[in-house]
Amino acid sequence: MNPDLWNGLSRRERQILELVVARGEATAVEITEGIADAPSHSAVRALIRILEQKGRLKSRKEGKRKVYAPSVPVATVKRSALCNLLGAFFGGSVERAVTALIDESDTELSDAELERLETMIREKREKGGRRDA
Amino acid sequence: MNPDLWNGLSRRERQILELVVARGEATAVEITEGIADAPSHSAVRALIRILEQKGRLKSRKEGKRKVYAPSVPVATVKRSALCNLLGAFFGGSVERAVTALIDESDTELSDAELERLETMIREKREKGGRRDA
DNA sequence: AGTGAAGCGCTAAAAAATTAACATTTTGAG
DNA sequence: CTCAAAATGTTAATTTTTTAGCGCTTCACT
Repeated sequence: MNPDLWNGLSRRERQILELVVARGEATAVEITEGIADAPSHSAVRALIRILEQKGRLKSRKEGKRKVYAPSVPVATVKRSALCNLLGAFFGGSVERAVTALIDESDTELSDAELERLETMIREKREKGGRRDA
Repeated sequence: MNPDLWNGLSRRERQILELVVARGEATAVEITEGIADAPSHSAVRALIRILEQKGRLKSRKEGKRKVYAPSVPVATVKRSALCNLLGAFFGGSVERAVTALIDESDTELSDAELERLETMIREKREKGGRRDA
């Protein structure tokens, strides 16, 4: 039901797609410069082309160069990645994952953030979650 | 500061470590059987050995066979994986990630779960988060 | 149009990952 | 003790990934 949109990619492929997803869109040069331990520019372009062939990136021409963007909706990719992690590490439990995120995160959350989260959850609950345990 | 405990692995390596992390520990046979599209048993064992060499799996002998377990604390691996995802998809924001998890998850959360989360966050907040935005 | 810079796609070689076959060790039963 | 079964370790070949080099196209400027 959930085709693996993330683990099906090779290391470099993921690295590149990750960057494009994070930025929303990017040119080949931006991608090369954005990757920490990037190989040659032409290697990066080769990967980009592979991702296009796999239907994971689309491109539009803008003047001389091409701008690449995820061809699968970002929200879908995110959900897929989250679900994978959930299955792998948290027994599929959203609760446990959220707990881990908030509790053991590197960066402490600010009061304001915690408050917004609290509100968000309360509203969600009042609007009606599942009734069963 | 956060050595990449997850993306540094190849596809199969991840697949195997994932399973071991999920179960806590597993024998070679269990791993082979647990992987959906598994290759030959001997291929799996080769991967296991690589993971041992990389210091990602440790083993103890139990009777005739060996039982493998993650050699890096599971909590650490989880945090590393979460941080990667955070950086890639949520601009490093825990808040956004939590929101996505709760909001757009495949499985609706139960009332009880939402309540527990709410309480957890409130306590965290009262104990004192950051003061700055 | 001519020219140079910047960009792209293609291809083939190099490196890494994946695989299966084979050899070795360990265990337990008779 | 000896043997067979089950498990592990090793190695070499195959496949996939990663890489750089090369030639063609496009654009901007004169």
